[in-house]
Amino acid sequence: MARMLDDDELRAYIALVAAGDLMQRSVAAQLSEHELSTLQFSILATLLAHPDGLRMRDLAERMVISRSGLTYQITQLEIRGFVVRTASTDDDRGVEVQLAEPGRERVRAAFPGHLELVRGVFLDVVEPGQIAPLRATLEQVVDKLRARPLAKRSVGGSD
Amino acid sequence: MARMLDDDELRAYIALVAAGDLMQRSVAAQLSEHELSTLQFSILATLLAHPDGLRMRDLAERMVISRSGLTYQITQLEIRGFVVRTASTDDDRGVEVQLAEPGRERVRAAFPGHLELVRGVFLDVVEPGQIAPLRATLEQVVDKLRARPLAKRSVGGSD
DNA sequence: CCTCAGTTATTCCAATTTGAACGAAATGGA
DNA sequence: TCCATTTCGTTCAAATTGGAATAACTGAGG
Repeated sequence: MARMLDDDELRAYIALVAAGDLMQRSVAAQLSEHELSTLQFSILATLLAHPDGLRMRDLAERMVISRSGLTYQITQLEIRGFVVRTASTDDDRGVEVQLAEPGRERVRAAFPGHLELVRGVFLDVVEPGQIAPLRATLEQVVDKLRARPLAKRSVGGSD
Repeated sequence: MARMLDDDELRAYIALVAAGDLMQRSVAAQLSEHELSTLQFSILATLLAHPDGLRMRDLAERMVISRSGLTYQITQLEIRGFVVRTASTDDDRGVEVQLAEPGRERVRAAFPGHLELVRGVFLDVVEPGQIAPLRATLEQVVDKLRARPLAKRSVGGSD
């Protein structure tokens, strides 16, 4: 089990992790000009697409972060007036989060530069014809990773 | 400036970030079985390839983390007996880090599972013939990102 | 030898993030 | 209805991370 990786394989793996990491950092640097972290930008952008608001639970799931982590971020965003918390109408435990006007303005202000960066470092680098196959490949990897219970090995665990 | 992204482009970008992030998390989960973070694993693996040890400064640069962050991690690893700090011979300010035997054993124990995971979620998912072009594309993106001064835009800065 | 700028590693502090624990509320079965 | 189980959002403690400040050291010139 676990044959050694050949050079292409190893480099492909390293490049994938590095590309994701560097992309993340570049985006973070760009968004910092608007005083937003990548997570905050994702939250605001998601809320922008959901004018009716989202439950904390659903938002945490979409962002793939813990609920406590979301509580922290929403608190920060609320302090800055970017979002508003509202009690759920049907479920008294629930909390709905909505984008407030300042938050809408902020995310709109950040979007153009964000797109420009993504285009400059990624889309314009890849041959136009390569985008679709690349996307397909990456999505396969994502699906595969999502299917995994995060590398938990209940079977045959040689723990 | 900043035309809108079409569907393939947007999905490719999202998939890249998601793939990198999920890969990172999966690797983290797998390595946690050996009580190592991905950063710690990278540090130990790097030291494994440098039997003579490395300067703190050089190691921080390779890991692409701050020096204070490296100080913290090396302290943790030293407490656990995985690495050893030694004063530089030529520069009294310098500190060399070397892999200790327990660290060597630990990283060796973690490697097979690591390779297996990478193979399972990434390399075996991608068509064999797609590996090389994928690697090439990703490396182009990495190069492009590395060349950037982290998205600093001195021009037009309305700060 | 002394001074001054530059470098190195560390310490300190603020910001994030997660998991566990918690209180409140919903849900299902007897 | 009553009680056990789940779910929801928050609070708390612990770990990690980067940036600023700091102490020690190097090298070049006086």
